Amino acid sequence: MAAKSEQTRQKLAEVALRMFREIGFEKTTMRAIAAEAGVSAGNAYYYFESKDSLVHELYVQVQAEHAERAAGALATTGGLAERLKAVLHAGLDVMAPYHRFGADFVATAIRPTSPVNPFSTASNPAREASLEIFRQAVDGARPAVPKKLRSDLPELLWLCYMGVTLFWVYDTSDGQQRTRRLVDGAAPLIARGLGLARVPGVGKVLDDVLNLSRSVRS
Amino acid sequence: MAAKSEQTRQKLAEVALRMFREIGFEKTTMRAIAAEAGVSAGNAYYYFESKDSLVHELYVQVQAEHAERAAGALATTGGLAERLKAVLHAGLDVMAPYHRFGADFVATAIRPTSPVNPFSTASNPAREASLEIFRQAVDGARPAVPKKLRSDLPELLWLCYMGVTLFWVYDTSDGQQRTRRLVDGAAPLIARGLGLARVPGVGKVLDDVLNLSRSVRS
DNA sequence: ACTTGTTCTTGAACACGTTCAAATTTGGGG
DNA sequence: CCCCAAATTTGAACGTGTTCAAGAACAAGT
Repeated sequence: MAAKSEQTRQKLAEVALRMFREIGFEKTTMRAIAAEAGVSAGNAYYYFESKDSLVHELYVQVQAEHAERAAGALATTGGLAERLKAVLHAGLDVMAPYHRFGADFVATAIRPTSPVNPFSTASNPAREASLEIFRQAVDGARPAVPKKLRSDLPELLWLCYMGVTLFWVYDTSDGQQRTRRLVDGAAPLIARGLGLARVPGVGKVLDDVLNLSRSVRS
Repeated sequence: MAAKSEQTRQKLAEVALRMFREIGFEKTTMRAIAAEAGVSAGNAYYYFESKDSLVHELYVQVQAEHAERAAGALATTGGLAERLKAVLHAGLDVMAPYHRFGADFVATAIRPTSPVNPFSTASNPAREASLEIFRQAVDGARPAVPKKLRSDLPELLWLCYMGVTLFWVYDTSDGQQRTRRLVDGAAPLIARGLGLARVPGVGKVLDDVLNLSRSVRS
């Protein structure tokens, strides 16, 4: 079976992710991963082109689990605030075991040249999956969000999610409860804020914000 | 004179900063810095405890120059939008020579354990100086900003500045003109948006936003 | 069974950031 | 001028991520 090779690859990924969780990024050396997986250090590079690639593996797995959990949570709630809370909390739940690793993860991910960078082509599928979660959260919301916002909102919320993640990385409170409170507080505020889009003066400013955000992305 | 030692220290910092600018972070090895400064590699560690410390040196210098330039630009403008633009553009001007180095800088700075981290105690003076710029920009604005915002706004604008910096790091357009356009577009929008604070419905939401932002910072 | 081409694996090597004991230089006090 | 303690400097060493030439295991055709 050709599965022998795939087995080694998975063993490496599994060992790496466990060590990231348990002893952190720096203490998890390539040599240690290889040893624990029962292969030579050089061999690990046959399967993963760099240590960062192993972090990418983690990123992909976390995104996948986030999508799964979020979908479940979205099935039962209707209001935008509740849907947003569900999605964000699901993300935090999935990341929780990796909190001690978070800072190194972000430091790696923020490099434009890294495969882990959420804007890199290597991360395209993972980012697309993540964006899709927010599209569902917005599209399925009752009452519906104002029309003119519907197309841009998912991407903006995804950006908020990146911001929340950043906040979470720095959050040293017990079980990152500060981040939980931030989510609980911010989600209804965002939902209420969107309702203001129909207030005449606000609508004008909002249009300009959306235009700017579009022009800046292109 | 005791300046001999200080001279070596400055030579190292000067060489390091120049190399960061000219050949980037990774190619600037500690051995190369030391060689160029005419000392041994080990000796560089007598003056700087790590390569990151040299990045911190850069951060401090950039902040200082930003403060200086911003103060000059603020002397001549009154409207909040213009003042904000002046401050942000001044920041971009100062950082410009280091753009190629930006990604590595941010990756270093984002680690909570790094001396370069803007929230670290080592960065306290630099951050305080930076915050002071935004305080001046807000306090001296005519027409004045709504009272209830005046105390929180500087910190929030400083956060925006961090965001702009992040955007700038990723901005590969010629001379980072996209970031320039973002600043030109966002500054008047923020100023206009603040005017909405007096609209009844908006004020309520805004109060909650401020409360949340306060509770989350404590 | 033997050959051949591919896939997988190894172990030694490299450059890097960093550490440290030892050597050297420096600056005062006798 | 000499000596000593402190400040400075060195060069070798360590562990890291990564590379690579060489070898081992494997699959398939004859």
